Amino acid sequence: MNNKNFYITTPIYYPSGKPHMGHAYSSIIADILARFNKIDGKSVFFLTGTDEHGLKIQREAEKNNKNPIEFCNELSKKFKDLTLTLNLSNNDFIRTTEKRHYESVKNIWNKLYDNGNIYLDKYSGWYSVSDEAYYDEDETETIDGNKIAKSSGSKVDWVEEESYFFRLSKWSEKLLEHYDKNPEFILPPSRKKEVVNFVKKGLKDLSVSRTSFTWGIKVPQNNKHVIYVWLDALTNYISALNYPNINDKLYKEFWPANIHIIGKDILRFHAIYWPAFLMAAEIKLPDRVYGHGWILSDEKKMSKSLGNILDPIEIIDKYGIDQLRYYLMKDVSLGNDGNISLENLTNCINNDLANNYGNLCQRVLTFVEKNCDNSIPIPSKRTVEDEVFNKRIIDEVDKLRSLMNKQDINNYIKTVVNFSFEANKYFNDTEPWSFKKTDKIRMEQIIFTILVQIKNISILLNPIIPVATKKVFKMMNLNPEDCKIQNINNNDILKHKKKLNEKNILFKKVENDN
RNA sequence: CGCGGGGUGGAGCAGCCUGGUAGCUCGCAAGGCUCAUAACCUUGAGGUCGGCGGUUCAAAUCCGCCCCCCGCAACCA
Repeated sequence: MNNKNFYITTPIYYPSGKPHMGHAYSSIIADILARFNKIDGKSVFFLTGTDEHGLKIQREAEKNNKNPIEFCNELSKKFKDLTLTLNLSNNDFIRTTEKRHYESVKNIWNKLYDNGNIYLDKYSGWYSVSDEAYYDEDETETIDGNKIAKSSGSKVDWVEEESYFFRLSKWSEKLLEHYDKNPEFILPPSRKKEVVNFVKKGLKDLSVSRTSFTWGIKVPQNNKHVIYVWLDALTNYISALNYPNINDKLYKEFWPANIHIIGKDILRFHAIYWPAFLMAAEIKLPDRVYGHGWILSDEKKMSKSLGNILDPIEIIDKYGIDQLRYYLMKDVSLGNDGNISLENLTNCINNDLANNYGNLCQRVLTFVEKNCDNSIPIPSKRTVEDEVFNKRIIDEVDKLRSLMNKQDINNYIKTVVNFSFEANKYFNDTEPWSFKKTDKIRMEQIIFTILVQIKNISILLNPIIPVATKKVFKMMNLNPEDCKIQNINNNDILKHKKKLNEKNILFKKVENDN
């Protein structure tokens, strides 16, 4: 692992239902960071995948009269299809039902077992069959002589189950030390506070096996048990790099990961269990875990009963993938929960994409077509105004890079969109149309200057809206390979006198028909 | 006193760590331009920054108390 390489992951998704907006959101964030690092010259490995074991899936499979793996093939495919729908640039798609993952998990299990971090004991508690969940004593109450769970009201029974445990408790201090020494291991800071306070209260050992179902990876020492969720699921992040073969090229180049993108709901597992497992297995820890907020609809979690579901696939069908990507990144503050609505989506598409960036491209390229022989003009003499205008972006590249390295996608977009405003203003103020007859040389200089700006804005927007920016490069007859951060300060990629390709409206406006 | 987040013009948010004329996008009003997707540019109206109190020359920003909303509270992706 060196700073030329960049490894980023999405959560490993549990495909018990169809993919929803939360999955799309996590994946889009990760994709944008992956794409940015790619155009910034890094070698990027971007992983996503599905976590396919467990009781829920076993039951569903039985209900559908399928064997679990057949059933998983179908479920997993929906998530794999989503990577295409979302236009993800992932290098791999891992499934926890794959052989490579089995080997990886068994290896890490054995390591933990052999070095005394896993032991056999009994797991006990108040179990609700209908909730499929254990409850603590204080989460239950007795009504009319029946013991019930407070939260659901369902009947609970005292159940004891043999289980293997991971000695999580003994890692508390080490974890706190790690958080302390690596202040950006958990981001955003508010999430870190939550985790630190939680760990400070002391950790209980973690049950890492089950005997109540069979759909999983068998415990090597005892085939009555299957390895339970987290030790199985989280390990995917190294399985995909061909762990346990630590001399493998992928593993050597990309572990430890630069960042795991996850939702705040699974923060604890990624910020506590995962580093503890890794420390216990003497594997290096990832650099960062970023727990983003939730996407809400009408201030609430989306649910069928509330009827406020915004389905990513439907939205993409109707509005387009770049539109959804841009909207989610622009309108939702990454670390916090964010409300989304169709109304805001259409506003965002119409204003930022259609009227601003889209129309900028349209007005300039049309101008080139009509007044510059449809080819990129030769610049002559730049005025101070031209110079200052172009330089603004060049001067901000370092700042933009550091925003992306902090996962501050909101401010990144804000800054870039501002360049688009400035470009429209420049075009207005310099009035190239007024030179059509009087000073063609000045006119061509203005057009060249703004083409440079469109090129640069498009490079910067490429990670967010890859389809549209690729179109712009095509329309300008630029080599798509040149869509790189380093070319922001390189105008040689704009070949003079080169004819533009056919152009189309980039973003159509949407009627607000809600 | 369990942990954490939030309460800022009509809407959605930033600013709070590192106090000093309250910022952005949308919406609204007026003007300009005409190259462009009735797009673009400029200007303006609109806020006692949840409440009370404290520190300070100065507080949205620091401290204390209170009110309201939302997550988490361990095996649930």
